[in-house]
Amino acid sequence: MSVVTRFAPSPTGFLHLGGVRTAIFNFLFARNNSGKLILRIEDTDQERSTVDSLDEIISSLNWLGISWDEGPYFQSKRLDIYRKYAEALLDEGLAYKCFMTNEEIQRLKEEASKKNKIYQYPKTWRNRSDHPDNVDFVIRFKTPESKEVKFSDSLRGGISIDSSNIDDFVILKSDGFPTYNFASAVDDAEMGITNVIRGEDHLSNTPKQVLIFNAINKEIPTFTHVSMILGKDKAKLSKRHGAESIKNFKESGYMAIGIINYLARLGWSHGDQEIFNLDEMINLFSLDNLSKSPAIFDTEKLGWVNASHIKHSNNDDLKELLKLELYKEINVDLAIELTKAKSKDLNLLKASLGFCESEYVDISEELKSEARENDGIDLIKKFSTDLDSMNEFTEETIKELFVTFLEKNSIKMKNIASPLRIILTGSKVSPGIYEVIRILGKNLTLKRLKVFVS
RNA sequence: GUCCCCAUCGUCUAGUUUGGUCUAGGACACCGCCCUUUCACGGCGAAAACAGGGGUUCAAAUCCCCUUGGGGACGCCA
Repeated sequence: MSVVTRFAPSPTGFLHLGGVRTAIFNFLFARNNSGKLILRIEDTDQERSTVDSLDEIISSLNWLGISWDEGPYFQSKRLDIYRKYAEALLDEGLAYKCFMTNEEIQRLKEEASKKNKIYQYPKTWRNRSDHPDNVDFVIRFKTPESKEVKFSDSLRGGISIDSSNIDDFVILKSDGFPTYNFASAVDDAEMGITNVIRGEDHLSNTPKQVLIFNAINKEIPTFTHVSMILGKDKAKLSKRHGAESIKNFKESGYMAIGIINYLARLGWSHGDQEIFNLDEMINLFSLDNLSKSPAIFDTEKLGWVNASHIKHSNNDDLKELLKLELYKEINVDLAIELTKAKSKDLNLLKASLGFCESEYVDISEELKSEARENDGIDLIKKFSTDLDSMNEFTEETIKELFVTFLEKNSIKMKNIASPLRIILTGSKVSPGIYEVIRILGKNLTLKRLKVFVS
């Protein structure tokens, strides 16, 4: 049987790290097995679902390069399907209508919390037939009183729970929308999902869904509950707790592949390998190499992974990503080549090439006077003359130029490098001075020196 | 409170399925040294873990049990 997985976000907020990682695992597993990935939007909460969230989720997935083969399907557009299943359960006596009002439930909840207990539906309407007319109702599942609910998880093995711990949970709300547990199970069955890969926080929902699968006579998919991503304080990463929109990571200069690599590696491993490109991940991915225990998100390591990907990216791709617009005389390819290895993120890479944006750079008065110290002007003049007389302009010859210049004038490297750096880049921090000169080229370098001296 | 899951360096992890090659390997971070024209990169090195207790066994990080610790879930949210 060929593999069908799904990513099923609810559009009630931005896409964050946890969601992305679930998407990645589903994506990698589907691709590894030449199966398909379905995107399903679980928008059954009419109050909280928003179009903005949906847009952001879709654009984040696109940016990350996580592609799907079917969908997006919207649960809000499949209401007949859920209703049909719910009515069938009603007919078979496996579900029942409950007329308890919200106020009543609210009261019970308060009562429970006063006693330091958790509210449980008292099964008031489980066996009643004195149904009122014209009153809102929900449909609840008639959970078997005492039965072992068993299912297996590819990571955790067989899991079994006594149904007495499960409420008569709502499957269809009074607005005609299904609840999560019902819609999810029905859709997984209807869509022929073979593998449900999701966060461990859903582990406790699974028995309910298994009950539904059984009740509607459908085959149970293979479950894989992936460990949680926790924040620095070891608490679950959530929207109000350290979880940022994936969009923020993009804006902070992270590459999509960097994020994917880091997140995939958080909970999945392949021996000692740390850096993977997308094809490698697809080829090597296996559910067997997932970790069972929760992982703490570490920005430092994400940064390192990201930097590593920048370093190994080809220059054309980076040029595209950075939308670099350098001064016309500058060789963009060379500029990127000489700077990408030392940049932790794309924003820093771009910033390090700030001195290449126009013909000249602005230099503060303070730095100007610093450049003039210790016979700076004099040295720069001499240096310009030597530079001007160069025939070949290569990595080697530039180095030679410096070596000879230092000897001839009996000075240290910093005596000339420091003023040069200031004059050529307008800053005390820059790429190596050889690199700066190579990037600017002979002409532009001479021009900047000349203007400064005069 | 009830139920479920988990447990190797500070962090991510390899090793656990098929006990022995593990005086536990790699990576990030930290610290030290080297390279060096700034910031970085890079190179080398150090420090750092099998939660505790019982079993089983000739032998346990690996199998079993208990304790402890951590996480998750208990909605007309998903």
